[in-house]
Amino acid sequence: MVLTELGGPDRRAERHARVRGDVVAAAWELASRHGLTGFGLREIGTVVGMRAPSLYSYFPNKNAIYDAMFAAGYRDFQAKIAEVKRSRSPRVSLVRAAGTYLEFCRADPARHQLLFHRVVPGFEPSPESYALAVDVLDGMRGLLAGMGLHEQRHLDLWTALTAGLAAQQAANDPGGSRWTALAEPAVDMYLAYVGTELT
Amino acid sequence: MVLTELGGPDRRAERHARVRGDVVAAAWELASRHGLTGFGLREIGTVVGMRAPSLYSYFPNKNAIYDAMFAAGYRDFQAKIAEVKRSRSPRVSLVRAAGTYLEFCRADPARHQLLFHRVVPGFEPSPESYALAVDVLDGMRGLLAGMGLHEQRHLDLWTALTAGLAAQQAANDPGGSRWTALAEPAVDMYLAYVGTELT
DNA sequence: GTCTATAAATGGATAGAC
DNA sequence: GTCTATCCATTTATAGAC
Repeated sequence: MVLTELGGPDRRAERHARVRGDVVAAAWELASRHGLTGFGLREIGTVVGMRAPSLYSYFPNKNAIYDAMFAAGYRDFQAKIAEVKRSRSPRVSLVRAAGTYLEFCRADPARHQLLFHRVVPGFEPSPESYALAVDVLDGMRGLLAGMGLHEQRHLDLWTALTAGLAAQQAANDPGGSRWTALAEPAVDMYLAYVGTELT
Repeated sequence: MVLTELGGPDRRAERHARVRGDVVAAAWELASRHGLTGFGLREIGTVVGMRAPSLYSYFPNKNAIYDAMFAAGYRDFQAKIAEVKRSRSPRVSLVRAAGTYLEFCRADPARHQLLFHRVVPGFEPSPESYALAVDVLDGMRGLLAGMGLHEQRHLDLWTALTAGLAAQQAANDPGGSRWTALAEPAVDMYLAYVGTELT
């Protein structure tokens, strides 16, 4: 098998995937420093040690890079969520989930914008990337279902509450903790309400 | 007084202000059609019947136009809020306030982004324009205070809740009503919680 | 105040040599 | 795959004639 003797197609695919990952990492770095739309292909190239046109060997256009950033961001988020310790107490579970989400958003405002808002003009995630976002939401849906909350409006009220804390924090107190500190009261408020709804 | 005979300085100032208003209106129209950063000075000029450089007789740069848009947006919002009918019932008052806010956000996503999020790279409202935003928030603070809610975290929890509904609506169901329809349950949840906090 | 002309930079993207 | 060179469109902003 000549093709696999020294550097077969698998090797090449491996390298290709590695460079793609480098490009995405570079793009995230630039996004967090200069804003989600504040960098160009030339700057990405500089970070990864390439000229801009070479990026077209890995991505067909800039939106494809945003799409890979979106996917990588949701994979990172899902990893963080997976790390959250389980608890039998709904209150503890929700406080941990909210805290993880809020810290994830606070840590990188640009990532918060790309993953959870519609801020890049002309960009929409591909179906494959969007499926990752759906997976994350399904995880949250499952967590609530485990507490006896099966209705969509219970899930929607929860996501609105946590998204609101993150959004207010990012917009009105970036870097601070004025709204993230309200995670526990917010969970208490939510649980008290959905508790009365269940009985 | 020669200066005021046919077209004095007051006339000139009046015209200047009118054209400035036309420019801002044109910019809002373009923002709602092509996104908050999806238009240039040439397009603004086309809408108002001017060439791009002529705009510099009215605004020193593009960010100054964003600033005027920001101010006009908050004036519109305050007008909507002022129209809200008063009620002795806290629940009715909050449902109306939330409904007005959510409808305002739903009606123009670009306006929602400029007024309530940080989405235009490099733009920060001037102190004068930001004061309008503070006024609006102070109005909300007064409404809550009239219900016996004087603590900042009560105000912050309220703004997070309503901002979250608006954000989720805009990001995940633009044009629909999946989250705006939750205004009443959200108010009930909020009031039940702050009620227990007060006793 | 408005215009033409243009600066000066940047953007994404392509052609073709190697 | 990577490069140089370049295209072509676009941006904000300025200079100077009228």
